Amino acid sequence: MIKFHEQANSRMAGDERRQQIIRVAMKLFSEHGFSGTTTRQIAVASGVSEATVFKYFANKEELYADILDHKACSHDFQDPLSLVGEYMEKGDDYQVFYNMALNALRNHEEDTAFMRLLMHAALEGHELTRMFFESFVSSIYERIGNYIRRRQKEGAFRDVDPKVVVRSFIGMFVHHSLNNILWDKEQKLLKISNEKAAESFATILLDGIRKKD
Amino acid sequence: MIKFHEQANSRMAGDERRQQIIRVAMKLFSEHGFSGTTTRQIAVASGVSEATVFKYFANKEELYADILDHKACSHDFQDPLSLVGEYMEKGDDYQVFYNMALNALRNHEEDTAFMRLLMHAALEGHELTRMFFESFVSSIYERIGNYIRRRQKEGAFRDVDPKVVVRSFIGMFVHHSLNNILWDKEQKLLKISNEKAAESFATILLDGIRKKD
DNA sequence: TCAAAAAGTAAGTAAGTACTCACTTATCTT
DNA sequence: AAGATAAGTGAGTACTTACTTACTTTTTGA
Repeated sequence: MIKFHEQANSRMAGDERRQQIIRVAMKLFSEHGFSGTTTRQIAVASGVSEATVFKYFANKEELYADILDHKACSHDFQDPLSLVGEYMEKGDDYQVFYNMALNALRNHEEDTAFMRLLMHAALEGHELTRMFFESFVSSIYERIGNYIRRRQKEGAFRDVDPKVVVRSFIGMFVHHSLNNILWDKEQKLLKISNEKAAESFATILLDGIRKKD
Repeated sequence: MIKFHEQANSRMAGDERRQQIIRVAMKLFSEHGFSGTTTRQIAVASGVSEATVFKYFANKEELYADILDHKACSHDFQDPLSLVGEYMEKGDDYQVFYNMALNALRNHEEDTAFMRLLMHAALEGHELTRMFFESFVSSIYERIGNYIRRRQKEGAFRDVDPKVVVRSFIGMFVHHSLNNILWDKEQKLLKISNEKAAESFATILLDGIRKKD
């Protein structure tokens, strides 16, 4: 096991220390899960005593919840549709789906710790799962679903349940990320750039739902 | 927390008891992970003392490994391509992909405990992940990959990297299962039968990779 | 400058933890 | 019926866990 010290052993302002403990704990929880991480490990890795950890957080559960809240509410994890609005207006299907996938893949790659945290939380049945889902995922289903519905009315896409289309597409890139993060870290099965992956996924999906002439 | 007793408190044959403990522990590990499950819980749920658990398994780690081995090597978890061979020979693309997805979706639904165990093992970095991947997943990539390559040569599919196609398709149904098991158990976002899901996924994928005339 | 507020901790506690040992009880064989 | 064998356990051990208390050290602001 690798010990992980952030420097700055000197006295810190309360807020700073709090944030530092959160950062450290986040890393440890994402690696070992809730019950797999001890308050002792968190203290040591933060360079303080356990007593100090409990000065800032009433108990382990609260620390965990604070991390999840902090993460779920922060804008670290970007809305994958933020860069896609203009393409949706124009009806540029490829750019919509390509950028959605690329954006997501990049986020996942950058923030694997959060991905792992989400998985741990889901397995442990933590409330964050619901929060994250309701505030984040369902909004994507809605907005992309609406886009697909519109394009169907315009005669561009054939008549499939938009929700199934969204699930199919999200499945492609989320599963790809999970492969890279969890199951096939060395990418033995498939090594491919995010750009190429996004391109392939978008192309397959679009050809899969477009009307033929 | 729900207590879970298998009946039969009476004395059992050694093999039987061993199997029973494995079953019980499997359920608990799949729910709470390795470090989230105590040997005490396993003993109580099995209706024996902790000492008995340790009579059958040298330590907790060995019990865990035995479960994983047992599961990974058993044929509980069916090869999703077993029912698909004849369709591959005939070149019936739809039946190949439809049955592959349907078979997988049914397995996942029946054996959510194993799915959860796999996720826990992956997050914990357990060796099972590699075993399962190398013996199970990579064989699917190979066989389906070969099928796609053949159909490309026959001029039926356009020229995409077969591995990317496999990843896209597996992504669709694995992600769908993970949604149902982990993130959206009440299926608020998308409630759909396995048959309908398999049909949609297969159709989208195939139209996505078929050559247009 | 100096007291009050804030940061930090050594040294605990009580309840768990994985795991062991010496022992009892049931079943099987002859 | 009786000894051998196998199933099972009560009561521990040594250690870890989350969390507390009473205390010290540093910083701050009037």
